[in-house]
Amino acid sequence: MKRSKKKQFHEFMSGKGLKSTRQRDVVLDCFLASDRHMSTEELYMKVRAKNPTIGYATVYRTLKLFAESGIAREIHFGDGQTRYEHVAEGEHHDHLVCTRCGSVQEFENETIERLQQEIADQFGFQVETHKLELYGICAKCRQ
Amino acid sequence: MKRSKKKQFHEFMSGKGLKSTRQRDVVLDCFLASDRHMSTEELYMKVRAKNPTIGYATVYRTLKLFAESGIAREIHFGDGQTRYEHVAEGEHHDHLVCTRCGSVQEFENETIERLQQEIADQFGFQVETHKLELYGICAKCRQ
DNA sequence: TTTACTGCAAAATTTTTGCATTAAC
DNA sequence: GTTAATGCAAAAATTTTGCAGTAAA
Repeated sequence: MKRSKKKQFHEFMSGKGLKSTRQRDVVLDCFLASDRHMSTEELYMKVRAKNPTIGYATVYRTLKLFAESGIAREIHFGDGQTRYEHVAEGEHHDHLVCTRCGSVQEFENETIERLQQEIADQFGFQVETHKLELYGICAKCRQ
Repeated sequence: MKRSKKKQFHEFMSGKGLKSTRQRDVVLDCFLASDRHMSTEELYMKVRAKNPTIGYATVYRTLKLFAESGIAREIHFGDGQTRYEHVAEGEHHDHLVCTRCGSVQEFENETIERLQQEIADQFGFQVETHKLELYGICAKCRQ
């Protein structure tokens, strides 16, 4: 699982004639070891803990590469922080975002995915990705 | 339609002991006259066209009031621009966002709404709002 | 006349960029 | 050896804030 994303990223890099570096490996390890929805700042903190000489710019640039390579996707939960989430090929999940404690629960639903496709077809629209987020109060916060 | 949002906003303002000002009315008029998904900058430009002395800070502050009063909602399409869309009470719509030309088509689907509710119930989650966006290529861009 | 609002400029955030140096290939 | 990547600091870009003056209520 982790191995394959690492491989996917390295293949993307060499395919593009880009270089694998110590810094990028540290960022990749931190990203893969992380919770699925980490803000750029949180990731930067983890990276610094492993190697304090790595700069913010490198983290930003590396995350963009992750997105290009397909192992990550940028997401916004509306709190002003850009986050990146893991992408597993062929899989898509949506989110229940608690507006009280900030926790994020993922879910998948085939029927919704199919309905989305139908709607898009009605409009002659070709879907590339989608985003479905439900905001509210999670079970824990409701007691 | 427009009258009622104006009324809704003014009632919210007086209810909170806040003041109606010339500037806020200009921003409100520009917002109501606008396309449904206007970025803060686009709105600021329209406001300036009507009254060049109005500052950016006033537009930002006024948009936040619109959101609080319930006539507008902040949305992010992932292009780094904060946008505000009109909110009609009781109604919710989702979006087909063209990643090529940037156009946004709205849609509504009862079945999806119901499924979302069911999923939330399964998790003991109490939904307040939701966001569903399909990204891809619109009919026009596909020819 | 009291209280909130405005406009400006400064500050705070978040992200990007230029460039000399360093490290992969 | 070439070419790309790094780290820093500066620059952009976006949003917020402090404050003295102004305008609603």
